[in-house]
Amino acid sequence: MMISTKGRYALRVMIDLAEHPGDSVPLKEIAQRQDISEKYLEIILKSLVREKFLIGQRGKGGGYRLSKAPDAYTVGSILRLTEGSLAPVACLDQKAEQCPRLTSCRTFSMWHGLDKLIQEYLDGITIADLMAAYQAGDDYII
Amino acid sequence: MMISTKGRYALRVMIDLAEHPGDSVPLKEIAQRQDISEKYLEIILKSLVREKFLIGQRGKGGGYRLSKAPDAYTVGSILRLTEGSLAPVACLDQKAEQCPRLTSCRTFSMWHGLDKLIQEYLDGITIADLMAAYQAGDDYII
DNA sequence: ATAAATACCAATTTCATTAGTAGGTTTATA
DNA sequence: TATAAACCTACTAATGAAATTGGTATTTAT
Repeated sequence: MMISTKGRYALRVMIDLAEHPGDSVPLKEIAQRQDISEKYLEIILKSLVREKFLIGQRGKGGGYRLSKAPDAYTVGSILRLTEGSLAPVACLDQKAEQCPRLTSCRTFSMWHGLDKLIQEYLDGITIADLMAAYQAGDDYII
Repeated sequence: MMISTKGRYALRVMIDLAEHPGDSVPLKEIAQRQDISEKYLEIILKSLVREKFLIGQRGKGGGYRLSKAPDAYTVGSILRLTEGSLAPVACLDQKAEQCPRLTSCRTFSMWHGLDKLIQEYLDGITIADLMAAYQAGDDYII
Protein backbone atom coordinates (compact mmCIF):
# COMPACT_ATOMS: atom_id res chain seq x y z
CA MET A 1 0.00 0.00 0.00
CA MET A 2 1.59 3.20 -1.13
CA ILE A 3 -0.93 5.90 -0.18
CA SER A 4 -2.05 6.16 3.45
CA THR A 5 -5.14 7.82 4.87
CA LYS A 6 -3.17 11.02 5.30
CA GLY A 7 -2.79 11.50 1.56
CA ARG A 8 -6.25 10.26 0.76
CA TYR A 9 -7.87 12.50 3.35
CA ALA A 10 -5.86 15.47 2.09
CA LEU A 11 -7.14 14.90 -1.43
CA ARG A 12 -10.71 14.61 -0.23
CA VAL A 13 -10.41 17.84 1.73
CA MET A 14 -8.96 19.71 -1.22
CA ILE A 15 -11.83 18.55 -3.41
CA ASP A 16 -14.32 19.39 -0.67
CA LEU A 17 -12.98 22.93 -0.43
CA ALA A 18 -12.95 23.29 -4.19
CA GLU A 19 -16.61 22.31 -4.22
CA HIS A 20 -17.42 24.84 -1.49
CA PRO A 21 -15.80 28.00 -2.77
CA GLY A 22 -16.13 31.49 -1.28
CA ASP A 23 -15.92 31.91 2.49
CA SER A 24 -13.61 30.00 4.79
CA VAL A 25 -14.90 26.58 5.79
CA PRO A 26 -14.35 25.55 9.43
CA LEU A 27 -12.47 22.33 10.08
CA LYS A 28 -15.46 21.01 12.00
CA GLU A 29 -17.64 21.27 8.92
CA ILE A 30 -15.13 19.50 6.66
CA ALA A 31 -14.61 16.78 9.24
CA GLN A 32 -18.32 16.12 9.49
CA ARG A 33 -18.87 16.13 5.76
CA GLN A 34 -15.91 13.83 5.11
CA ASP A 35 -16.36 11.72 8.24
CA ILE A 36 -12.80 12.25 9.45
CA SER A 37 -11.79 12.78 13.09
CA GLU A 38 -11.40 16.51 13.74
CA LYS A 39 -8.12 16.14 15.54
CA TYR A 40 -6.53 13.95 12.93
CA LEU A 41 -7.73 16.22 10.17
CA GLU A 42 -6.14 19.11 12.01
CA ILE A 43 -2.72 17.53 11.59
CA ILE A 44 -3.25 17.12 7.87
CA LEU A 45 -4.56 20.64 7.37
CA LYS A 46 -1.66 22.09 9.29
CA SER A 47 0.81 20.68 6.77
CA LEU A 48 -1.29 21.95 3.87
CA VAL A 49 -1.33 25.44 5.39
CA ARG A 50 2.40 25.35 6.09
CA GLU A 51 3.07 24.69 2.41
CA LYS A 52 0.61 27.43 1.37
CA PHE A 53 -1.78 25.00 -0.29
CA LEU A 54 -4.50 26.33 2.01
CA ILE A 55 -5.11 29.55 3.87
CA GLY A 56 -6.09 29.08 7.50
CA GLN A 57 -8.20 31.94 8.83
CA ARG A 58 -8.25 32.07 12.61
CA GLY A 59 -10.95 33.32 14.94
CA LYS A 60 -14.70 33.35 14.85
CA GLY A 61 -15.99 33.04 11.31
CA GLY A 62 -12.65 31.62 10.25
CA GLY A 63 -11.77 28.34 8.60
CA TYR A 64 -9.87 27.09 5.59
CA ARG A 65 -9.92 27.93 1.90
CA LEU A 66 -7.86 27.14 -1.18
CA SER A 67 -5.06 29.54 -1.97
CA LYS A 68 -5.15 28.77 -5.68
CA ALA A 69 -7.60 27.64 -8.35
CA PRO A 70 -8.43 23.92 -8.33
CA ASP A 71 -6.60 23.34 -11.61
CA ALA A 72 -3.39 24.63 -10.04
CA TYR A 73 -3.07 21.67 -7.67
CA THR A 74 -1.84 18.39 -9.06
CA VAL A 75 -2.71 15.20 -7.22
CA GLY A 76 1.01 14.41 -7.16
CA SER A 77 1.92 17.65 -5.38
CA ILE A 78 -0.69 17.08 -2.68
CA LEU A 79 0.31 13.47 -2.12
CA ARG A 80 4.03 14.20 -2.04
CA LEU A 81 3.38 16.90 0.55
CA THR A 82 1.26 14.76 2.86
CA GLU A 83 2.89 11.37 2.30
CA GLY A 84 6.44 12.67 2.29
CA SER A 85 7.38 10.51 -0.67
CA LEU A 86 5.66 8.55 -3.38
CA ALA A 87 8.64 6.31 -4.08
CA PRO A 88 7.56 2.68 -4.57
CA VAL A 89 10.78 1.35 -3.01
CA ALA A 90 13.13 2.65 -0.33
CA CYS A 91 16.13 3.10 -2.59
CA LEU A 92 14.29 5.74 -4.65
CA ASP A 93 13.39 7.86 -1.67
CA GLN A 94 15.29 11.15 -1.72
CA LYS A 95 15.98 10.87 1.99
CA ALA A 96 17.51 7.40 1.68
CA GLU A 97 21.23 6.97 1.55
CA GLN A 98 22.51 5.41 -1.63
CA CYS A 99 22.23 1.64 -1.74
CA PRO A 100 25.66 -0.08 -1.66
CA ARG A 101 24.42 -2.69 -4.14
CA LEU A 102 23.39 -0.07 -6.69
CA THR A 103 26.15 -0.62 -9.21
CA SER A 104 25.32 -4.30 -9.57
CA CYS A 105 21.57 -4.00 -9.00
CA ARG A 106 19.44 -5.85 -11.54
CA THR A 107 16.25 -4.11 -10.53
CA PHE A 108 17.05 -0.45 -10.10
CA SER A 109 16.12 0.59 -13.62
CA MET A 110 12.81 -1.17 -13.31
CA TRP A 111 12.03 0.62 -10.04
CA HIS A 112 13.08 3.89 -11.54
CA GLY A 113 10.78 3.33 -14.49
CA LEU A 114 7.90 2.51 -12.16
CA ASP A 115 8.54 5.61 -10.11
CA LYS A 116 8.55 7.79 -13.19
CA LEU A 117 5.31 6.26 -14.42
CA ILE A 118 3.57 6.90 -11.10
CA GLN A 119 4.81 10.45 -10.71
CA GLU A 120 3.84 11.40 -14.24
CA TYR A 121 0.40 9.90 -13.86
CA LEU A 122 -0.29 11.70 -10.59
CA ASP A 123 1.20 14.98 -11.79
CA GLY A 124 -1.05 14.85 -14.84
CA ILE A 125 -4.27 15.04 -12.81
CA THR A 126 -5.50 18.13 -10.95
CA ILE A 127 -8.17 18.74 -8.34
CA ALA A 128 -10.23 20.37 -11.08
CA ASP A 129 -9.97 17.16 -13.12
CA LEU A 130 -11.26 15.12 -10.20
CA MET A 131 -14.26 17.41 -9.76
CA ALA A 132 -15.02 17.39 -13.47
CA ALA A 133 -14.58 13.65 -13.82
CA TYR A 134 -17.08 13.01 -11.09
CA GLN A 135 -19.64 15.32 -12.65
CA ALA A 136 -19.11 13.81 -16.08
CA GLY A 137 -18.90 10.21 -14.91
CA ASP A 138 -15.54 10.02 -16.59
CA ASP A 139 -12.62 7.99 -15.51
CA TYR A 140 -8.86 7.91 -15.85
CA ILE A 141 -8.37 4.38 -16.97
CA ILE A 142 -5.87 4.42 -19.75
CA MET B 1 6.37 2.82 0.16
CA MET B 2 4.59 0.16 -1.78
CA ILE B 3 7.17 -2.65 -2.05
CA SER B 4 8.74 -3.99 1.13
CA THR B 5 11.95 -5.95 1.57
CA LYS B 6 10.00 -9.18 1.21
CA GLY B 7 9.10 -8.49 -2.41
CA ARG B 8 12.45 -6.98 -3.23
CA TYR B 9 14.36 -9.87 -1.71
CA ALA B 10 12.14 -12.33 -3.56
CA LEU B 11 12.96 -10.68 -6.86
CA ARG B 12 16.67 -10.71 -6.11
CA VAL B 13 16.54 -14.40 -5.24
CA MET B 14 14.67 -15.29 -8.41
CA ILE B 15 17.25 -13.44 -10.48
CA ASP B 16 20.06 -15.05 -8.49
CA LEU B 17 18.68 -18.52 -9.20
CA ALA B 18 18.15 -17.67 -12.85
CA GLU B 19 21.79 -16.65 -13.04
CA HIS B 20 22.89 -19.92 -11.38
CA PRO B 21 21.04 -22.55 -13.39
CA GLY B 22 21.49 -26.31 -13.12
CA ASP B 23 21.73 -27.91 -9.68
CA SER B 24 19.80 -26.87 -6.62
CA VAL B 25 21.28 -23.92 -4.77
CA PRO B 26 21.23 -24.10 -0.94
CA LEU B 27 19.55 -21.27 0.93
CA LYS B 28 22.78 -20.57 2.75
CA GLU B 29 24.53 -19.81 -0.51
CA ILE B 30 21.81 -17.46 -1.75
CA ALA B 31 21.70 -15.70 1.62
CA GLN B 32 25.43 -15.09 1.55
CA ARG B 33 25.49 -13.91 -2.03
CA GLN B 34 22.54 -11.57 -1.53
CA ASP B 35 23.45 -10.55 2.00
CA ILE B 36 20.07 -11.47 3.45
CA SER B 37 19.52 -13.14 6.84
CA GLU B 38 19.11 -16.91 6.37
CA LYS B 39 16.13 -17.15 8.65
CA TYR B 40 14.27 -14.29 7.05
CA LEU B 41 15.03 -15.56 3.58
CA GLU B 42 13.62 -18.92 4.61
CA ILE B 43 10.21 -17.34 5.17
CA ILE B 44 10.27 -15.77 1.73
CA LEU B 45 11.40 -18.94 -0.03
CA LYS B 46 8.72 -20.96 1.71
CA SER B 47 6.01 -18.88 0.08
CA LEU B 48 7.68 -19.14 -3.32
CA VAL B 49 7.83 -22.92 -2.99
CA ARG B 50 4.21 -23.14 -1.83
CA GLU B 51 3.10 -21.37 -5.00
CA LYS B 52 5.33 -23.58 -7.15
CA PHE B 53 7.55 -20.73 -8.25
CA LEU B 54 10.50 -22.64 -6.88
CA ILE B 55 11.28 -26.29 -6.22
CA GLY B 56 12.74 -26.97 -2.80
CA GLN B 57 14.91 -30.08 -2.74
CA ARG B 58 15.42 -31.46 0.76
CA GLY B 59 18.33 -33.36 2.18
CA LYS B 60 22.03 -33.30 1.60
CA GLY B 61 22.88 -31.83 -1.78
CA GLY B 62 19.47 -30.15 -1.86
CA GLY B 63 18.51 -26.54 -2.29
CA TYR B 64 16.28 -24.41 -4.45
CA ARG B 65 15.83 -24.04 -8.18
CA LEU B 66 13.41 -22.37 -10.56
CA SER B 67 10.44 -24.45 -11.69
CA LYS B 68 10.09 -22.56 -14.96
CA ALA B 69 12.20 -20.60 -17.43
CA PRO B 70 13.13 -17.04 -16.36
CA ASP B 71 10.90 -15.50 -19.01
CA ALA B 72 7.88 -17.29 -17.55
CA TYR B 73 7.94 -15.22 -14.33
CA THR B 74 6.63 -11.70 -14.45
CA VAL B 75 7.80 -9.24 -11.84
CA GLY B 76 4.13 -8.58 -11.05
CA SER B 77 3.40 -12.22 -10.26
CA ILE B 78 6.34 -12.47 -7.88
CA LEU B 79 5.50 -9.23 -6.10
CA ARG B 80 1.81 -10.03 -5.77
CA LEU B 81 2.73 -13.38 -4.26
CA THR B 82 5.18 -12.03 -1.70
CA GLU B 83 3.56 -8.67 -0.96
CA GLY B 84 0.00 -9.98 -0.92
CA SER B 85 -1.24 -7.03 -2.92
CA LEU B 86 0.15 -4.29 -5.10
CA ALA B 87 -2.84 -2.00 -4.69
CA PRO B 88 -1.76 1.63 -4.17
CA VAL B 89 -4.72 2.33 -1.86
CA ALA B 90 -6.71 0.20 0.57
CA CYS B 91 -10.01 0.42 -1.32
CA LEU B 92 -8.51 -1.40 -4.33
CA ASP B 93 -7.27 -4.33 -2.29
CA GLN B 94 -9.23 -7.47 -3.13
CA LYS B 95 -9.42 -8.40 0.52
CA ALA B 96 -10.91 -5.06 1.52
CA GLU B 97 -14.61 -4.69 2.02
CA GLN B 98 -16.24 -2.24 -0.34
CA CYS B 99 -15.91 1.38 0.71
CA PRO B 100 -19.26 2.90 1.75
CA ARG B 101 -18.31 6.18 0.09
CA LEU B 102 -17.67 4.54 -3.26
CA THR B 103 -20.75 5.79 -5.10
CA SER B 104 -19.88 9.41 -4.39
CA CYS B 105 -16.09 9.03 -4.42
CA ARG B 106 -14.28 11.64 -6.49
CA THR B 107 -11.03 9.75 -6.52
CA PHE B 108 -11.84 6.10 -7.15
CA SER B 109 -11.39 6.24 -10.92
CA MET B 110 -8.04 7.89 -10.48
CA TRP B 111 -6.87 5.19 -8.07
CA HIS B 112 -8.17 2.53 -10.38
CA GLY B 113 -6.25 4.03 -13.27
CA LEU B 114 -3.09 4.15 -11.20
CA ASP B 115 -3.52 0.55 -10.14
CA LYS B 116 -3.97 -0.56 -13.74
CA LEU B 117 -0.89 1.36 -14.81
CA ILE B 118 1.25 -0.25 -12.11
CA GLN B 119 0.01 -3.78 -12.68
CA GLU B 120 0.50 -3.56 -16.43
CA TYR B 121 3.98 -2.18 -16.04
CA LEU B 122 5.04 -4.91 -13.62
CA ASP B 123 3.34 -7.67 -15.56
CA GLY B 124 5.19 -6.55 -18.68
CA ILE B 125 8.63 -7.30 -17.25
CA THR B 126 10.02 -10.79 -16.63
CA ILE B 127 12.98 -12.14 -14.72
CA ALA B 128 14.65 -12.79 -18.07
CA ASP B 129 14.20 -9.10 -18.94
CA LEU B 130 15.90 -8.07 -15.72
CA MET B 131 18.87 -10.32 -16.42
CA ALA B 132 19.14 -9.15 -20.00
CA ALA B 133 18.74 -5.49 -19.09
CA TYR B 134 21.61 -5.67 -16.67
CA GLN B 135 23.89 -7.35 -19.16
CA ALA B 136 22.95 -4.85 -21.86
CA GLY B 137 22.97 -1.80 -19.60
CA ASP B 138 19.41 -1.16 -20.68
CA ASP B 139 16.71 0.41 -18.67
CA TYR B 140 12.96 0.52 -18.46
CA ILE B 141 12.42 4.22 -18.30
CA ILE B 142 9.59 5.03 -20.63
C1' DA C 1 -15.15 44.57 26.20
C1' DT C 2 -15.89 39.95 26.03
C1' DA C 3 -17.63 35.50 24.91
C1' DA C 4 -17.49 32.37 21.42
C1' DA C 5 -15.57 30.23 17.65
C1' DT C 6 -11.93 29.17 15.41
C1' DA C 7 -7.03 27.80 14.00
C1' DC C 8 -2.70 26.37 15.91
C1' DC C 9 0.60 23.47 18.81
C1' DA C 10 3.14 19.54 21.37
C1' DA C 11 3.14 15.25 23.36
C1' DT C 12 1.43 10.81 23.89
C1' DT C 13 -1.00 6.41 22.83
C1' DT C 14 -2.69 2.61 20.26
C1' DC C 15 -2.49 -0.56 16.73
C1' DA C 16 -0.87 -3.10 12.76
C1' DT C 17 2.78 -4.40 9.99
C1' DT C 18 7.41 -5.28 8.81
C1' DA C 19 11.51 -7.38 9.68
C1' DG C 20 13.90 -10.52 11.87
C1' DT C 21 15.14 -14.54 15.56
C1' DA C 22 15.18 -18.92 17.93
C1' DG C 23 14.91 -23.59 18.20
C1' DG C 24 13.45 -27.60 16.65
C1' DT C 25 11.74 -31.61 12.98
C1' DT C 26 11.85 -34.03 8.66
C1' DT C 27 14.01 -35.67 4.52
C1' DA C 28 17.40 -37.22 1.38
C1' DT C 29 22.01 -38.58 0.15
C1' DA C 30 27.04 -39.17 0.19
C1' DT D 1 24.51 -43.49 9.42
C1' DA D 2 26.25 -38.90 9.81
C1' DT D 3 25.43 -34.82 7.57
C1' DA D 4 23.41 -31.28 5.07
C1' DA D 5 19.77 -29.55 3.63
C1' DA D 6 14.61 -27.90 3.56
C1' DC D 7 10.67 -27.31 6.45
C1' DC D 8 7.86 -25.76 10.56
C1' DT D 9 6.05 -23.10 14.68
C1' DA D 10 6.42 -19.64 17.67
C1' DC D 11 8.23 -15.52 19.33
C1' DT D 12 10.36 -10.59 19.52
C1' DA D 13 11.85 -6.02 18.18
C1' DA D 14 11.37 -2.02 15.56
C1' DT D 15 8.80 0.99 12.78
C1' DG D 16 5.20 3.73 11.08
C1' DA D 17 0.25 4.80 10.67
C1' DA D 18 -3.59 6.57 12.80
C1' DA D 19 -5.24 8.73 15.81
C1' DT D 20 -6.11 11.10 20.82
C1' DT D 21 -5.35 14.34 24.63
C1' DG D 22 -5.05 18.65 26.48
C1' DG D 23 -4.04 22.60 25.79
C1' DT D 24 -2.77 28.03 23.64
C1' DA D 25 -3.39 31.95 20.45
C1' DT D 26 -6.22 34.69 17.48
C1' DT D 27 -10.10 36.82 15.50
C1' DT D 28 -14.74 38.30 15.13
C1' DA D 29 -19.64 38.89 16.24
C1' DT D 30 -22.36 40.60 19.69
